[in-house]
This record gives sequence, C-alpha cells and structure tokens, in this order.
Amino acid sequence: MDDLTEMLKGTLEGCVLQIIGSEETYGYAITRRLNELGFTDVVEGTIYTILVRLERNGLVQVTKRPSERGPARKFFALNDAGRKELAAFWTKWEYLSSRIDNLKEGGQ
Amino acid sequence: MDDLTEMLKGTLEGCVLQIIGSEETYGYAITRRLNELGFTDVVEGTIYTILVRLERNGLVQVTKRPSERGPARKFFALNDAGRKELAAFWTKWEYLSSRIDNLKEGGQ
DNA sequence: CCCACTACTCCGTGATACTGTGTAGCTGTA
DNA sequence: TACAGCTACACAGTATCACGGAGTAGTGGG
Repeated sequence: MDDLTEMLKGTLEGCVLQIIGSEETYGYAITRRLNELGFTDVVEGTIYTILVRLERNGLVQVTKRPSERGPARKFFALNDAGRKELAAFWTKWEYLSSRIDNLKEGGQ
Repeated sequence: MDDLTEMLKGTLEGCVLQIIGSEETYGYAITRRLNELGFTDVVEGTIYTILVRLERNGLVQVTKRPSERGPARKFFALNDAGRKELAAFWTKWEYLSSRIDNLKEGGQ
C-alpha cells in the first residue's frame, strides 16, 4: 500500500494507545506489531516520538526493565488518563469513519 | 464532536474529491455540504486551500461562472487524473479503516 | 446606507508522521 | 578478537496538512 502517512495522522497515536492498552509493552515491539498488523511502513522513529508524547501528556506509566537480548527496554502501560484518551479516540474514530463511509455510499 | 482536525488529515481532501466527483460544484457549496454531512467544524479557508491544491496537482477542471446571488463562482469538476486519484483514495481508506477496525476488535 | 449573506484569496500557525543519523547492548561466527 | 547483525532507544530536522484570521467583493433587504 502506497503512502498512508497523511491518513495516519491522528489515528496512529490511537493505535499505539490500543496496543499498549491490551498489554504492557515497549517501543521496538510496538513497531513490529504494527508492521504485522498491516502498517508496514511504520518505523521505530515514528513510534518513539509518539511514546515520548504520550509520556509527556501523562497518559502512560513507564518502567525500565533489562532485556535478555540487547539493551534495556522501556515498558509502557496505560494509566487512567490513558484509558480515557483511548476511549475518546475510538469515539472519534467511529464518528469519523461512519461519516466517511456514508459519504462514499450515495453521499447522503 | 470535539477536535477532529488531525484525524481529517489525508481524508478531507478525499471527501472533497468525492463531492466534486458526484457533481460539478464550487467551494462555498462544498463547505456547506460537508457541514451538513457531519463535518461540522470544517470552514471555508480549509476547503479553498484544498481546492487550490487539487488545481495545482491537475486533478480538476475549473470553470468560472457568474452567480445570481453574490460574486462569481469557481466550479470544479474531476478530470481523468482526478477520478484516478479518487479511486486511489477509496482504496487507501478501505485498507486503513479495515486494519484499524480489526485492531480494535481483539487486535488480530 | 449599513448589514448580512455569498464567494474567494492569502498568510501564518500548530500538530503530526517521517527521515536520517547516532548510540549502545548483546550474540554468533570466522 | 574482530566484525556483522539484531535489538533498543534518542534526537534534530523536514514536509504536509487542516485551521485561523483577516481582507476583498458582489448582491439584496430593512
């Protein structure tokens, strides 16, 4: 799929929130997971900037833990504010995608 | 619905293409139509910048026509390149929205 | 005559995803 | 031991896009 970057704006952060919300995980793994899920062109640099933003906005709890393989990992988990933000994201997504889908079907 | 601006990036242009594709129309009317369709916060300034972009990218044919009420209108219609772009937009939208929807349902 | 509505233009702003580069730890192999 | 390759994170700069605000005009009604 060719360039999705513009379309991802505003949604990629929500996707990261969703992944973190389903299990405590870290940047490198999140990137791999997104790639598996079809977001093939998403790279680490993008995810790390999102993670920094989430931390700065107080949506996640961060824990540094050593890895068996390679350098230490920074694990991210949602806190209450993060869970609220995730719910708000899905509300917005439902709203937007329904409007766009019905614009496609007949334009009514 | 609160701030959708980031989520609209990359999709709003496609919505405008769709509207122009269904009938030849002009900026002011496109804005009103989008407002009716639930994109309540979209303002004229935004639409006009998109229209300029579409013209610059050679996706539309432009015709200036007098109005019975107020200043002249610039009517926009899709050309072949525009119809191709519109089709590509919907392909991307289907791709992206399906990935996001199934990320929401269980994450598989 | 001013106000409201229609209709377009332009400049600047802020947010976001991306690119590229650098650093660093660990493992396997030649 | 030397080096490649994977894991893992950080950071500075760039491009694109939707938006805000102000300005310019044309038309018609109170």
